[in-house]
Order: sequence, then structure tokens, then C-alpha cells
Amino acid sequence: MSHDTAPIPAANFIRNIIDEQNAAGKWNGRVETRFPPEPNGYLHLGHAKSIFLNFGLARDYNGVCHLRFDDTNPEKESQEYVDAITESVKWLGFDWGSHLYFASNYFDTMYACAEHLIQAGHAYVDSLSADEMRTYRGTLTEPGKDSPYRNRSVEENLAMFRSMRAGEFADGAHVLRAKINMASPNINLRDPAIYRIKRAHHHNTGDTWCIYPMYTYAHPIEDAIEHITHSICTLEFEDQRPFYDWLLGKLADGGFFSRPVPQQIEFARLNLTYVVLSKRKLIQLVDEKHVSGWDDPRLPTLVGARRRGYTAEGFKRFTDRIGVSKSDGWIDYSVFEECQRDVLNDTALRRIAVLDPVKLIIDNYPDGQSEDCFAPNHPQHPDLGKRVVPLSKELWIEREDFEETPPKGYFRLYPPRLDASGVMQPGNSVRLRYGYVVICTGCDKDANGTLTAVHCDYLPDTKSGTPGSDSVKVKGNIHWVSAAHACETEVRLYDRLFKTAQPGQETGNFLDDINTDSVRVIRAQLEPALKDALAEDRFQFERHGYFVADRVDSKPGAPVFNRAVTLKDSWMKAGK
RNA sequence: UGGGGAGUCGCCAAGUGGUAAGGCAUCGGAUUUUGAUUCCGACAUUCGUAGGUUCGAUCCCUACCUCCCCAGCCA
Repeated sequence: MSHDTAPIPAANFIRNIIDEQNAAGKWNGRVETRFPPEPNGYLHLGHAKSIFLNFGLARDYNGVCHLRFDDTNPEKESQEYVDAITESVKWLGFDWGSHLYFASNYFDTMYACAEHLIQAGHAYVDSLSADEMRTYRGTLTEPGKDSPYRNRSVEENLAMFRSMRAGEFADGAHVLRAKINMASPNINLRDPAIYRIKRAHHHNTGDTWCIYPMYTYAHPIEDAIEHITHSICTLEFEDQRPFYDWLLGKLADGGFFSRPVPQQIEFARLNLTYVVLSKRKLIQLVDEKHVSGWDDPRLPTLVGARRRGYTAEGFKRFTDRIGVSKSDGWIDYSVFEECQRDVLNDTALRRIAVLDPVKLIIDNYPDGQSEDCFAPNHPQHPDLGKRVVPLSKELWIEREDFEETPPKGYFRLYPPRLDASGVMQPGNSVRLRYGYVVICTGCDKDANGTLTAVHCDYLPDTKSGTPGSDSVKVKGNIHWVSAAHACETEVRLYDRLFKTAQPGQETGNFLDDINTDSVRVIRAQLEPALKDALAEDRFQFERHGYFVADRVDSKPGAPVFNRAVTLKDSWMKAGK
């Protein structure tokens, strides 16, 4: 695991529960959790919170965390999702060892438990239609009524349930229900359905079964079979807990499981601004081709995040930062980005890339000459060494590093100009990072008035790394690449997929808030060292942000870069 | 207004009878060959509201307010 060096985690209510139980000896110090996705879609940032919670608890308490596929509804599930989920959890840095499980492998036990429930008078076969069942269930304010089939004999229930399993009834003809209380103020206790007839091919059990257990019923049993101590889920399952306890209580009474049985604990799911995390919406974005696929770098899926260049370590930092509680709030997407910056800043090698190139011509530099400059791979880690960047007469610089009429406070390149009293002042001086100080002398424009080149002179005694090179003080430092040595490649500049914090909140349709400018594909001029970048290599492009060589489209010697996140920019931010 | 949850700084989040941790953001200032990073400093007399109990309440009691979840043969 790559997160072993974690500091002592902050207190949260779940840790408090565990600590108290440990003190009381409830589980003999054992902590066993599970991450139980349904393989019906790709994992996203919300799942990451749950993954770090469950695996993190196991790690910190010397326990284990299972990866369990909750595959009780064959219609929606597939092996494709199983594979993608498995890979994403690994990518986040977690190892479940031998604890990989499928709920569908417990179908026999679940079935046996159901027969026991019938025999003990705690379950019955109901023959109401789905519509009728809804009517009988009552409403939030009115109690439900007993189904006319509620008092079938044990013998009849058992026979019918066995016939259900044997495939003697049509889909939907009957369901098995827990017999609890149709008048319960908690609707989940009004005889919930626990088995339905459904002829569907299951990715794991094939056509062995034509009846499948419901989540409500299956999940507690899965937990009990695996000796889970703390079954952690999100808040919307809170009302389900009484049934969880009821079921496991009955099954423990029946000798199926020993006490203490697993305990369900609920926490607040992640709400993140500027993204959608609902499976339905994610599927829609993919199906309707608003994005290129599940791994589109703009998607909050884990596969998308990976392609985007985000790091697993950044996810850890994020989950640590947002904490765990029962109050549901909104986390701003910038918090996530900041966490990614934190780790990328520390780990990414620095490189130079000019994203919006314009020529800078050093008029007093000899034609045809070039020389080596040396740039540190990381300013805070000198041990990472330096690389060579060649300099010559014609360079590429950023278009925005020159302003013919600079705004107040601008300290990059601008040409000579008249001051307030009509006196001609020289152009501005800046340092070419790792090279010379240059002074701006003018610029060329085409017939449309578009800038085509910037001119300057260099100061030969100011080369970085030479004695006295810093005798000339300048405020601005701009990056550059030698035009003759540059390598041109595709770079994708990603922005948020949605332009509002809570997509769809205003109009009711999240698609209305899609940012139509969420990706810009450009040709950039990169320093030569970048040509050999390998897929998934991450760099800081100086003064721009963090970029990754796309793991799908990069070829040896021909990387394609994705921007993960920009650098903070207090100049732009000040509205300049 | 049936049931279940939650309300502590702009955003997260500890604390739960002894007088409000921390992080993020923000704002100052220092360092800086990234307008980045780093550093240093500031940042809740107040804990949804109103009462009550107490020497003392964010913490206990009462009432109220706001928000979230539940009426799938989904998970």
C-alpha cells in the first residue's frame, strides 16, 4: 500500500465508535470493513471517499478491508464493470489481499436463510402485483394494510418459494417478503420484499438462478458471512438499519450467524461542486457523447481522473482534508484541485512548455549560434539534478508575456514608450529563465495588427549561473524554448465540464449547464527533454500547471499532454 | 408536522458540563530566477433560534426554525 506513512488520522465519529468498542472488548480488537460496489458502472470521486474510509480504517486498526461486488441485480451488472472497479481500487493504492468477494457466491446461503425465515414464520410469499403492493404499503402518513396472502401457512410458503426457485412462475408473479409490520412508521419495515423472480443472465452465476435477493436482504447476510465488524454505508441507508438488525437478529437466533453480528454505520456521502456524481447522469454523459467515454479526463470517474493526471496520493490528501461526519455539505471542487496541486508540486519534475507561442527574436544574438542553459528539475529538490535547455537567437515565448500597452503592475515584456511627461522610456527587462536578461526593443505586427514577433536585446553578462549574473535585477521571469530545438505536440487544456456549482439546479436539467468550452486542444512548443516523456509521466510546465502524458494517446517519442490542473495565479485572479 | 438524520468561522471539522482544536479559503508581511512553492502573522466573547436547569451550557431539558433521506419486485 502506498499510503502507509499516513500521520495519525483525525478523530471522527466512526473512529470514536471503534475506540469505544475496543475499550469494551466488543470485537476483541478486530476491525473488518468492506468496500461493496455494485458492478453496474464506473467508480467516481464519491466512491473514493468510501474507499479511503473503509481501507483506511482497516489499515489504521490493523484490520482488513474486503473488496466485495454487490451483484444481486443481474440486469445491470457486467464483468466490464468488475474489471474497471478492480483496477481503480488498485490504482488508488489499496490491496484487499485474498479478500475479493462476490455477493452472488453467497446465493446458496441466502436461499437457505430465506427458507429458515419462512419456517420460523418471518417471511411469506406474496402474490400481489407490484402496483398492488405499492397501494397496500400505505404512505408516509398512513399505515399500510396486510396483504391477503400474508397469512399463508408455512407449508404453502415453503412450497411456493421452492417453486419460485424452480422456475415455475413467471417473472414478477410472486415475491418473498419479510413479515414484520405493515403499520410501521418506518416504511422499510412494512414487509419489505426480499426475493424477486427475474430471469436474467448473471455475470457470475450464469443461469443458475431465476430468483434473486434484494439488496436490503442480501447485504446484511454478506456482511455476516464475511464477519464484517463495521458495515459502513451512506446516510440514505439509515432507515434501513432497523431491518438490517432485525434480519441478522433472526438469523443469529436461527444459528446461521454468531453474535455480535455486524453493525451498520452511516456517513455523509460526498457532494462536490461543478461535477455530477450520480450514476444515471454519468451514463447519460457517456451515452449521449457529451464526453469521449468513461475515461474522459473531464469526468469525475476514477478512470477519468487518472487520465487527467490526478494522483492517488492527491485523493488521499483530499479525503483526509474533508473528513468524515454525518452532516451533508458541499465541498468546492477547488479543494480537490488544491490537494492535487499539493502533491504534484512536491513530486512533478519541472519542464518548459510554451502553450500559445509567439516568436521572441534576440536581435543582438549571433545568427546560427546556440548554447546550453541548465534548468533544475525541481527547485525544492536539487538532488533531482538539472537538464540542458538550448538557447538560440529565435525563441518561442507566451503571447501573454508581452503587452504593447501593459496594464498597471504588469512586469513582463513591453516595448519602449512615452512616459507621462512625454519622455521616451526604454522597454522592459525580464529574465529568460535559466538564461539571460533581455530588454524589449519592439515588436512586429501583420496587416491585421496581430502580433507576429517580439524583439529584444540580451545582456551577455547576465547568464544564469555565471558570476555576477544577477547584477541586473528584474522583476519578471519568463519561460521560453528555442524555436530551432523545440518539439511541437498536442496538448489538451481541460476545464470544468460544468459551468455552475450545482449542475441543473436552476433549470432542472444538468445538461443545460455543460461548459461548451471544457477542452481546448492546442499545438504547443515544448523543450526537447519532453519528447521522450512516457505515458503517465507527470510534469509541472513552469508557470502553467501540472500536465500528464496521456496514457491512451501518447506514443513512444510522441507524447500527448493533458492538463490536470493549473498553478495558482494571483495575478490573473486579481483580474489583470 | 409519519419515521429517520443533520445544524460549531466563507468551506470542511474536533470538542459534548468548566469557559471554542485543526485544516482549507481569505487578508497582511518575509523569502523566491515559476505573479508558483515555502515561511511568519491575523482570522468564532461564540456554537440554528427562544426559553429553562446549573456557580457555570456548544454540551443537559423544553419548544420552535432550517436542510437532507424514506412510499423500487434498484442499490
